[in-house]
Amino acid sequence: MGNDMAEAEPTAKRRVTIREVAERAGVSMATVSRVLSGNHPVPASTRARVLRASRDLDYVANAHARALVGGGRKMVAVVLRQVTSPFYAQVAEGVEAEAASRGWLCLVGTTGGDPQRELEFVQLMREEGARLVILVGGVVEDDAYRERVAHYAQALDSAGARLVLCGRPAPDPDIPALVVEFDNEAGAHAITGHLLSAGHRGIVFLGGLPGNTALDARVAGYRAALAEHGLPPEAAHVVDCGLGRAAGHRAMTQLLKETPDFTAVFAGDDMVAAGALRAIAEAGLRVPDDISVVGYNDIPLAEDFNPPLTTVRTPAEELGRAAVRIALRDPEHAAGAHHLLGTHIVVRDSVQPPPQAPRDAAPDRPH
Amino acid sequence: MGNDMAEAEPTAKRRVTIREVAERAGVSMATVSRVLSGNHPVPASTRARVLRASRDLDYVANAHARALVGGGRKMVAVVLRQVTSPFYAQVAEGVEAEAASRGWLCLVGTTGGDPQRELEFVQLMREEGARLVILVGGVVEDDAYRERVAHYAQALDSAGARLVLCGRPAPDPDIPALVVEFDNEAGAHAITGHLLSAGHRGIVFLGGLPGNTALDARVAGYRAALAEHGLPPEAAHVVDCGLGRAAGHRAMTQLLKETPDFTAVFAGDDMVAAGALRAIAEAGLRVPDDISVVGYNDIPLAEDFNPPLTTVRTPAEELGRAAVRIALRDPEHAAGAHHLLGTHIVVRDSVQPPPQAPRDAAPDRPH
DNA sequence: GTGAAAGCGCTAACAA
DNA sequence: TTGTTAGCGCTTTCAC
Repeated sequence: MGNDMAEAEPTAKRRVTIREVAERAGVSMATVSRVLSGNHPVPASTRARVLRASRDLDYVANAHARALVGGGRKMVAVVLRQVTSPFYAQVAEGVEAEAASRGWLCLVGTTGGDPQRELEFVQLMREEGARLVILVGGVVEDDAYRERVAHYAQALDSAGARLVLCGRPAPDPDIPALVVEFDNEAGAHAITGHLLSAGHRGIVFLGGLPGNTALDARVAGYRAALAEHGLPPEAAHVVDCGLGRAAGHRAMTQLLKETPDFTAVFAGDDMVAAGALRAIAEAGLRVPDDISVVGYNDIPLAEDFNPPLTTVRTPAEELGRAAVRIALRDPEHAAGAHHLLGTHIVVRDSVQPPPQAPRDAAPDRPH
Repeated sequence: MGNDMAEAEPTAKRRVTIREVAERAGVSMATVSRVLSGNHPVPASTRARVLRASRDLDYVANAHARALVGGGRKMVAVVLRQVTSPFYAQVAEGVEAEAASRGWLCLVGTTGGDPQRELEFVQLMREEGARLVILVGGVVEDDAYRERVAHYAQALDSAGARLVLCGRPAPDPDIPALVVEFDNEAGAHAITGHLLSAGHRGIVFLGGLPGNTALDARVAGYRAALAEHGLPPEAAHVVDCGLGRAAGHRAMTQLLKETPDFTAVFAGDDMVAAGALRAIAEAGLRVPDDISVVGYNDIPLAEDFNPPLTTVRTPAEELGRAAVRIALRDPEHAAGAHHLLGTHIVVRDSVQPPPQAPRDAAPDRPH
């Protein structure tokens, strides 16, 4: 059916352009552009011919040429440490969903936690003309960070783009960046309270990462809750092992060997909790009978841990959605704004009152 | 230091162009282009001045303009159902890593399993000039699918781009597409054999998805293993509940109520296994004492299930890396090629010989 | 070594 | 209603 294209010389790896469509339809390029954009009145008959030609040739517009003259495609970029982290993946999904629902293209980049790659990616997004750049995840807030972010913000802003900091602080309230994050301190406070209410007094925080804003806030919430229950500052025991399943496993193994005087663990996030749970099981101890464990984030599989994990639910997808929604809703007003999203505890089976008798420091592992 | 920029008129939301850099450096645009591209000899003194100006102005090239005249940025696009699936996320991470290591930009798009969105995304990638498009994940192979993919392949190819099918079949070996996938049948065969060797004879496959190529292959491997052990075809019991944790939970709950005559479950993937494990626990039964369970994919958290899951390891990240490596390695030769990646069993604690006495159909749930 | 000029594919005035 | 024209920001001959 009408594929006289076969006669045409082999278009050796060249995209078909608007000019070819115009020729085939017997109209000018401008007319083709008009029917394709659909923002200009064109009689149905011409319109049909153009559409027909475009379809026959399987024409797709060159987005770059279009971007050059028009404003460019509406594009949002999310930058994460890694997509394989369940929490980050959910945030990305939220951004993607909200962006897609508005007809925006979403690009996700990963840095592996390397500031250099982050910088390169932001640079890339500037080149590509992203209108919205969302940086996700806690960071250590040092001078280098502050300088970097100030630069991003200024550069993006002067190009008419917007910067959103998701779960990380703005170095300065005057900077043209929007921050959206969870109330880490409140969440940590609440879950620590949950442990305290169950009767625990020896609670260790596993997964500190000094300088990291998200973790520092959780530690602060933890300390505050301890203090409120009348415990002395020394009651706080923070293990700075960082995040990740492996770190949690390693630190917990060590802790069990060296420090017998605790009955509960507050893991910095659910992945740390997973590692801790595993280490406890390997040591022949049971959760929650011997030790109670709580996590943070409520990743989708937290319910499948052994035992199902009591944790703090941080609606990650909503965080992503909120980031783009707020940034797009009120562009001018958004700059410099700070939005705190709430969290709540999800009670499952990993917490119980502490056992009566203290356990041995390093019990024999059943074989 | 040297920020006489402050004197310049406010560049009201306009990106700085190469012309401004040229003016500031007192050279022509061509010269700026040359030093920035670095592919043309330029005296060190001029070079320094240009670099200086470029830095002062915080210039970044307009990628669209560049793409228009040059070949455009090397960009690979991965298309997945969703990033929050641990398996897909790992594949994406592999693609991203391999692409980044070669200086390619990686864009990930999600479809939610909707062919329409898939089509739109591929179209978008054509517009953006992606040089490599990777479609990931099994599909139901119907006529619509075959037609769609044939179209993608032809369109991409005629624009000089490449199409990779990851874990899904090429509708026709002559099509200019590369397929890279795991040997699902072999993996399923092996793990079914593992269950059979443990003494199980009543093994149900949970998570069939008729028409889906990946699942069909696993079912085929399952049936083949059964047959090899001398079991009649009726011994196969496939529950077509589809994938996902929720589906697995629902189907398993139902199965426990209605069908008491099985001792092991082969879940279509680890998420289904998670749901099944949960359902079994809710029914007051124990794994592996009462029922053995195996999964598929070995997602990172499979080890943290209750009990740790015996499953088939499909190196997802390697799948992603292989896809780009193969596609980029031997462009001409790659078209039409079919690469099968191997898998292996990971033995953990969810399999044990079947119990002696048959269990009740629907034991009382402990409350 | 460096500048002038052409043109990538497209859209948006401006004419007709 | 439709065509002609002038760029968008950049790279790349081709002269000088």
